[in-house]
Amino acid sequence: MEAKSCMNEVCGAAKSTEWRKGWALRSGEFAVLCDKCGSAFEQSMFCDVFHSKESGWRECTPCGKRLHCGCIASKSLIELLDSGGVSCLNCAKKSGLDSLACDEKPNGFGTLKADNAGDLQSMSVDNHVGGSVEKMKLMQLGSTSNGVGLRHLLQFQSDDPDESFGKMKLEESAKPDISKANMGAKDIYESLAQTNLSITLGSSGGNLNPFPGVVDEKEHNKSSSVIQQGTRARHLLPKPPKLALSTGSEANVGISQIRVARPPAEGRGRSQLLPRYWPRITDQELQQISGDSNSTIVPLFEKVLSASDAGRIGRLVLPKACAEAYFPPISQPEGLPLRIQDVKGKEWVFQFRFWPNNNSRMYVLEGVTPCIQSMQLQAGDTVTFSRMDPEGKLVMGFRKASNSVAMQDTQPSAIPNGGHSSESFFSGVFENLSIISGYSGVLQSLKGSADPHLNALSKHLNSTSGDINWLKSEKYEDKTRESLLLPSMLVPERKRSRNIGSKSKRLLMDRQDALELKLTWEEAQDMLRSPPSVMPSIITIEDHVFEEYEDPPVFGKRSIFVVRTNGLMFRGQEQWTQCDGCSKWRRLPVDVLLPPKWTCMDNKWDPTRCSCSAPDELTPGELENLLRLNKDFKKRRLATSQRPNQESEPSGMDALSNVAILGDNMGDPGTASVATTTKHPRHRPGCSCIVCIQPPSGKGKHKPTCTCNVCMTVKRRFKTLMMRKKKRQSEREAEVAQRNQPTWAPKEEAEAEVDSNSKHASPHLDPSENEARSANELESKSQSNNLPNKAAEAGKGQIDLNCHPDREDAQAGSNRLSMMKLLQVATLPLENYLKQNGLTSLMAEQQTSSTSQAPPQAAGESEGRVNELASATQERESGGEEDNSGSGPDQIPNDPQ
DNA sequence: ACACTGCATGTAATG
DNA sequence: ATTACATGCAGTGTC
Repeated sequence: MEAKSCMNEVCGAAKSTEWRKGWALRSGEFAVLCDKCGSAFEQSMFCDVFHSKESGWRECTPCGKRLHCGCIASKSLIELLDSGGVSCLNCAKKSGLDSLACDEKPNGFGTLKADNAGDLQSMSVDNHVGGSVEKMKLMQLGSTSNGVGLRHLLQFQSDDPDESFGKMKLEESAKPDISKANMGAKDIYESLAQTNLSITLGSSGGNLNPFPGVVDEKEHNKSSSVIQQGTRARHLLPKPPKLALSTGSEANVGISQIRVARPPAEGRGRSQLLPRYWPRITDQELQQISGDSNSTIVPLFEKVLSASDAGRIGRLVLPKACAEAYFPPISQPEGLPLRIQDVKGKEWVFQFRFWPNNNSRMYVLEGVTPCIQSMQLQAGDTVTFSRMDPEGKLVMGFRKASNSVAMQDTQPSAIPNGGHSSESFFSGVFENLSIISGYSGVLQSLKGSADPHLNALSKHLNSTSGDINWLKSEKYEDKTRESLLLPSMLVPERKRSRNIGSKSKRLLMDRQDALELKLTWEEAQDMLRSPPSVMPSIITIEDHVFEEYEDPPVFGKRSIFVVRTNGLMFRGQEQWTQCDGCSKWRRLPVDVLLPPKWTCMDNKWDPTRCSCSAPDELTPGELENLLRLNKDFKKRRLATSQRPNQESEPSGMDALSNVAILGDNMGDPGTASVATTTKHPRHRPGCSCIVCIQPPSGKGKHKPTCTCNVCMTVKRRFKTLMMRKKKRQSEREAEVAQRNQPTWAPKEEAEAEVDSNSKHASPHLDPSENEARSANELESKSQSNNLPNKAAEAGKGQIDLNCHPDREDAQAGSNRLSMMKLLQVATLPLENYLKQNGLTSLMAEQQTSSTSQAPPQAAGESEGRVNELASATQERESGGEEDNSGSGPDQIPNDPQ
């Protein structure tokens, strides 16, 4: 090791004697501390050599908190401390300059354990000091505290782009005591992550302006510069919580295609960047960005575009943590213009701003539409932000989502791909995949591992796609790989969903054609087979017999089912599958469960087609028809499986109107069941709530003569409601007449006890109280309107509200509704209406007539009158607060209309 | 009528 | 429970 002086010019200590402490950062990187001056150097920035037998953490002397040493020694040492939130002895002594050195949360980064921090064995890195990229050599990481660990070799030679820019070479340690077979997957993740650390590191020590792209730098104060500068190339990362590795598919490429979720450089934001936003850029892509220049590309973050992001509004919502970490600080909502270069070299100016939101901020890039369009991006695609050092220029890349969708939703058998079975389909994909040399060794070793986890990892590494298209204008060579479809089964669920934006369910494909690609849970269940060659142990639990397997189930071969009909005649189901050997389609009994591998040889049900030499049973036309039939079959099945839900959710009126509104759509439950309306995400086609049955806002209302399903349903409902009200009113009159008999007083008291709401009917009420109550009743109009609905609910949603009221009465009788309450409720709207319209005389007349056993309201009252009443009721509907006394089984429900 | 802007809200993720 | 964020939507401006 060549001697090197401490970069603290005041100190100038020679490395050979004074440098000894290596501090492990959470990322697995190391910093060294000059024993003489206490200055710490972060390896990725300035330190060239580390040699330490210690690792872990130190306490900040002033505050006593455990901190990693992230101090970066340079001429601007002190300022840099500001950003890192780290401190060391000497830095702390200078803390008059910046107390932030100890501002880090206690143990905020204290997640690194000695065992994975490892010991730094040897390093030799010529680096960026002075701003020029020279030669950076490997570092060996490993856990040597117990003599067992993983050492990977990283080579990073930026001066030889053809060879190894960002070349990541993972090698098995030369130490004989380290065996890959003994490595857990976790070790590999860590080692890969650690190895990855050094790829993107490298920053100019001279560029103090990290935001040259900021057009208006008024807000770009010095501290922010310092902060950014100090944090530019530091990778403080948690362990990747999930496997975030993937391989590229580039053949004949001498650089790494490993798509690793690169824990990004730490920004000034303290909050950790969610792995979701970790940039997953292959080294090749990095190289493409940097081009021939000596610039170092530091991936910052990436984001999957939401519909809003990719929409015409032109606003790209930025993850808060990312915005605060990597973009210039803004204090005003207006923000500032930001220059961002795309991978073609074109420069865009976006407005980087924020909206106050819930005591927080929501950061957006405005004006991205032209850029998004030029990249031909859409929801689900990914944009990636990087920084080009030493210029500090922000670079925006992108990755199309074609693979992601496929990865999530591919259902091989549903893809008419010319007769490939799922297996052959995938193998076809794999044929197109190649593993780059530097990585294949690892894969190979993983494949060869006896550890099933490693094999799984190996599979995963093989399967995960890598199709980032950092389309430097002339570099479209990856285009073809974009269309590769990869087996969804081998991709971690979390990762897959993230690929198209798990945050937004709306991004998930719901269109019918997309549904075809989905492997539903039920279908997946159908494909499960007991593990081969394993006999289950039979156990009985509570009279249920279970087969207990040691091994997890395996997925059987996929087949397709169709239902043949002859006109309206059901002819039966068929099962078809493809031979894994010859890809010919064979018809099978419907009850057959296929093993994962199936060939014509296994076709014991059709001796004439138990050989691959036997002709295909299907012509291309028939196959097409088969697939179409299968599609129909799936639709029906989906409808069947979802019908119970549809029936159980809404009850009574809602269910009724659902049926009415669905109308023709019932024939296509697949779409009806999944798509939400635009009015409210919770509402779905068929929802009959007041919101959903209205026409789209601003587009005009339905005409009175409209006979659409919605309008007809509403009319039916209203008619039924009013008829019922009339009926009940007449019953109420009869009841009141009975109460006017000699037993009047005691009965009334009894009622008052039972039903406080009925007080209003009492002639004893104080007028003022009555008035107040009337106001209350006005508000409780919803009670009356609720009647049909709740009655329906009481009937468990089985009441046909469109049936004749007479029939309903029989049902209502079984609903144990208080007759008085019904009467009261039925009366309310009319009273309210009369009162509201100043027709108190009529109201008095009505009351009089009620108490004097006058005939009830004419049953033949015109529809217009009824509608008038109803509309008056509706108009007052807003703000109705239901009287709690009406709750419970007897609660009077609310008609949505 | 349409586009734009800024805020509010609901939902999902996270702590 | 809190936070982040996707998106709806009302208010405003512009054609």
